[in-house]
Order: sequence, then C-alpha cells, then structure tokens
Amino acid sequence: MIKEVLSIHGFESELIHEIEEIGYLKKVKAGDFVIDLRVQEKVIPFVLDGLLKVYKHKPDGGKVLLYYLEKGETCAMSIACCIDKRSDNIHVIAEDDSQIWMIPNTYLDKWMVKYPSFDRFIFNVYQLRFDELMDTIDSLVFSNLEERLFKYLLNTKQATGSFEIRKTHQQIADELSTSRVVVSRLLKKLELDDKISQHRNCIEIL
Amino acid sequence: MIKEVLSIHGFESELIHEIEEIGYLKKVKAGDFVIDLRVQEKVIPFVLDGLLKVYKHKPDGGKVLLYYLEKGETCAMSIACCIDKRSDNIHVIAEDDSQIWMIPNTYLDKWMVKYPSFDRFIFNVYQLRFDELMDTIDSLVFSNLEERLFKYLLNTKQATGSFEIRKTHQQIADELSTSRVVVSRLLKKLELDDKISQHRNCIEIL
DNA sequence: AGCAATTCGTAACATTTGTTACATGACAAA
DNA sequence: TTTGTCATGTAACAAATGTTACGAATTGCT
Repeated sequence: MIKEVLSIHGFESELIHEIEEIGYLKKVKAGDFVIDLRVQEKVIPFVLDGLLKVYKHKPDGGKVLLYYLEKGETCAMSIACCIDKRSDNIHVIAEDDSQIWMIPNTYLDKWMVKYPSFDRFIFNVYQLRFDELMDTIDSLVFSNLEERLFKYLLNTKQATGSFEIRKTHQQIADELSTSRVVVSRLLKKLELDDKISQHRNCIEIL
Repeated sequence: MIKEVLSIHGFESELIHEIEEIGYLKKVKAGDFVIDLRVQEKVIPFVLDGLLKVYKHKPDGGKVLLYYLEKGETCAMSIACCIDKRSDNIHVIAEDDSQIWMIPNTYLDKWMVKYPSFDRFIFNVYQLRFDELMDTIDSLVFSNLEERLFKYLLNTKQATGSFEIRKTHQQIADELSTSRVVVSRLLKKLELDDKISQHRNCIEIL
C-alpha cells in the first residue's frame, strides 16, 4: 500500500525504503482528529487511503475549511509549520475512515537535501496548495455566500467523487464559518434554481 | 546595489554573477504597472529599492491587495505562475518609485537545480507568502471590515515604515475591494475611537 | 405506539455592508 | 479672487448576512 502510493511521485527506491522505515501507520475513523498543530508533535501526514480535511481556526472555536487532502497527497500547512517550528491555527480532521502514513518532521530537511525527488515533491505540494489558497481568497473576496456555498458543494463532489453529499446543514455551516440558518436559506434558493436537490442528511448535485 | 541586495540571501558568488548577467534593471514610478501576469512575458521581479504591491483581481476590474513586496523580496505569485505556465489573475504595481531587477523565468529551474542557496531561497519565499495568505484568509473569514481595515493600516505602516499613510479613501477602498463611502464611514469610526487621526490625503496611526 | 433527539423550514428582527445622491471643504490653476 | 477639481462627510435607502425563536418532519429507541 505505502509503496504503491509513494511510487506515484517517482521517489527513489532508497527514499521509499527510508519512508517505510521511519514512518508509521495511523488509522482514523471519520470525524477523528488527525493532527492538531497547536499541541501535538510535529508530523507530516501522508494520505494512503481515505479523505482528510484541513481547517484554519480561531482560538474561540470558529473555523473554516481550507481544502481536502486526497489519496497520495500531503499537507503544505503541516510542512510549513514543521519547518518554521510555528504553531499555526491549523488542524486536520478525517472526512472518511482513512489510513495515513505519519512522518516525523525531523527527517524533512535531510530528505530534501539528500533526494532531489523529495525536494521536487515538497515544492509541488506548495504549488498545489498555493493555488487552492488563491481560489479560496478569490471566493472570499469576490463571491457572495451563495456562490461560495455552491463552489464548496462542487469542490466536495470533486473530492469525494460522488454527486451525493452526506452532510447536515450544520456541518456545512461549520465548514464555511457561517450559521445553519443561513445555509438552509441559501440551499433552499439553490434548490429552487434546480442546481441541487435536498433530502435528509443528503444534498444531490444536479 | 544588486550585489548588496543579493548577498543578503547568501547566494554563491557564481550565482550572483549569473543573476547580474542575465537580469536587467527596471525603474518604475509610483503607480506604474510592474507586471501584469495576464499579458506580459514571464519574469521574476526582485526588489532592489522601493515598495511594490501584489494584487489579485477579477476580469471585471475588482481587485484586492494581497501583500507588499519590500526591498530584497520577490514574489511567490510570479514564481508560481512562471513554473506552472499559468496565467493567474495577479498584477504588481509600484507603491513608491522603485528599482527592480527582472529575471526571465527560463532560468528559474536551472538555478534551482544548480545552486542549493537558490533552491532554499525560493522555498523560503513560498513559506513567507504562505504565511501572508493565511493571515489574509484569517482576516477575510473571521474579521469584519472595520478590523480588516485597521489591520490593513497597520500592515501599510509596517511596509512603509511610516505612521502617516498618504492615501485617499478611494485608494484604500480599492485595495480592500469595497467602496469609498464604506471606508470613509469606518475611518470616521476609528477616528472617534482615537485609533487614527485624519487629514487630507493622509491618515495618521496613533 | 410513544418518546426523545436530530434535522430542516421559516419568520422576524438586528447588524453589516453596499449604493446613490448630494453637500461641504480644501486646494490649485487661472 | 474666482473657478473647477478632488477629497471627504453624511443621509437615506437597499441588499446581504447573522441571530433568535419556534414549529414541523424524520429518525431511532424503548
């Protein structure tokens, strides 16, 4: 499983071997905390299977979904935090049951120097997340909530690979950092516009 | 001038030499376009002197300030765009009269492979801008306009090194992607709270 | 069936932000 | 000084978003 996922990135076999040696497997259930960068030890999560969510949050409890982490991906936030030794207000939660290969941060620097493929990989991770953050900013500045909500639904469809999104209005409100009532109101509007259809605990994208 | 600025980053002397050979100086006046990533050729701007602003904008004309570029800094957006060959909706405008060393994008990849210090430098640029984008998202999601405006003023004070901000309400509105009337309203509020004092074309931070 | 908990719909209202219109004051050029 | 332009203040209103409250529908459990 690990070999298969790692080989996608064209890592040297020696690097793959090291990653196998040094990392460890973590299995989580949907909804579990994977990493809380405030308190836990610094590790890089490497998604072997499942789906994770990366949030930015405030001390007081408010939070907003930044992006999904799919199979084979890893988290630029974690890397940024590890390298800077900063404790940013980021946490990672499992969206589905997932398997994650955890790599202690102390090996990052070494591997970047030692393995060109790893250096390249980290660079690409930054590129990818940079793009996503730019899209996020775009939505936040230039879109109203209705558009932002719809983009969120499309994004979730993309990440889960399903036209049916099994979430409550409250959960969606949490991910967009707004209130349940507002989400209900806007979803109703989207439904009237025939962009979605709603069932209990489930939104279908048309 | 170039040598002095480049040496801050601990570049190898051979790299400095290459940068001197291949780049070229561009002088701009306050308000000038430095780069429009939609149309112009791909280059990396390296600020020798002055102050630049990096915007994200929409096709229809709306725009928002992402961050300032100070002396010795360069732009992660430009790099991301160059490497991806993407045309992101980014442009760079001079805040003050500035001198910029322009480096054609074709040398980026080469130098990253050839010079460890350059690879490291690019990596650090990403780190730095990542942080700024995270702060921007933080403000957009968790703050109201008044807070966002005040943070903007503090940020500008930081970048310019002056307690006096010589901008009109309209200019500020453009950078925050809102309207002049709203900015006037909120600045009045900040003035009543003794956080700033206002003069014509000038806001003083207290 | 009866009950409790969850989910969703909706109304009524408050607050924030955006828009339009116009008045006032400052400044510079003639 | 006079005139015209620009920057700011402010009112009145519109639209978007947030909040509180409550009722109806669904689900799961006993």
